[in-house]
Amino acid sequence: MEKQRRNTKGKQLVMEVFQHEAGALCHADIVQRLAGKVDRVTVYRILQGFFDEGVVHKISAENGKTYYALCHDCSAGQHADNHAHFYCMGCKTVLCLEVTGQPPQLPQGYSAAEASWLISGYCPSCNAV
Amino acid sequence: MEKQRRNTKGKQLVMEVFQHEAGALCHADIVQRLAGKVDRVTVYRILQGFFDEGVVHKISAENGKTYYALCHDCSAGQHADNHAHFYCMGCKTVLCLEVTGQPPQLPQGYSAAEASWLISGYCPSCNAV
DNA sequence: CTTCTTATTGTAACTTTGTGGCGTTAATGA
DNA sequence: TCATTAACGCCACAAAGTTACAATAAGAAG
Repeated sequence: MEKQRRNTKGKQLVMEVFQHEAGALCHADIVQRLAGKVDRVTVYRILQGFFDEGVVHKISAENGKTYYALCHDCSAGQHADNHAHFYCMGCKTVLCLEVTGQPPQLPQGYSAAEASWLISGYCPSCNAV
Repeated sequence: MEKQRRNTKGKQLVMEVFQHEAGALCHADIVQRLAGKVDRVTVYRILQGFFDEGVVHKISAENGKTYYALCHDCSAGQHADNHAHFYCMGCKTVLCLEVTGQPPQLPQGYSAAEASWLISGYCPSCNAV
């Protein structure tokens, strides 16, 4: 049977951080923004929980860090495929772009659970420099 | 001016490992395969060097590890875009697939250095179980 | 072949990222 | 209000990756 979920202070705080931010955030970003209000380990668990519930995307960026971003066009448990994650090599930020595009056909025997573009480059502010 | 590159024993050994392997490898894979012949830190530096030269791709997989794979259809400094990285959630291996597909159009002001699909799912052997 | 320069290596110490165990706290349903 | 147990904080630990520095060895020059 399903394990029940509780709406705790920690989850609310982490969710607020996401809602006040346009782009994706990594674990360290969130911990810093919460300024000691929620334990480091708890934040890991909350993020994993959000991911399991399908509330956030998980993005492994080029810098080896894992970023998280709120899902907007995804139904629970099923992430949308027409999705691109942009990593700015200048300011090391990640953001989600809604794009159209069919994921490629996989060879025989392969099955896909999730597919997304990963694009790295420079964002407008870093390009301007 | 350009910093010169030297062709060392370590680089040769790491390159041989890549050439004997079909898929992508992470740092730990390589160190293990070299069985103490090259130091852990040196392997990090060699991989970073290969990446800077455009000899290998860098792939951040879902498990938080960074994988490396030889570039085949990429010219120096310019990676090919028609590329997909497949991560098997079963055996935790990564491989490159040659696929066709236009990367999405980016919003105004953004510039892309590299674009690739990141697909996670199950490979034929893990699907068969 | 010897010498010089400096890119590269190995070693150690350290930072960052992420996980597991455990006793305590508090969110929910009765 | 009380009982259940999901979730929390804290600790220790594992793995990934970086930095500093002295020693080594490519490659170029003589």
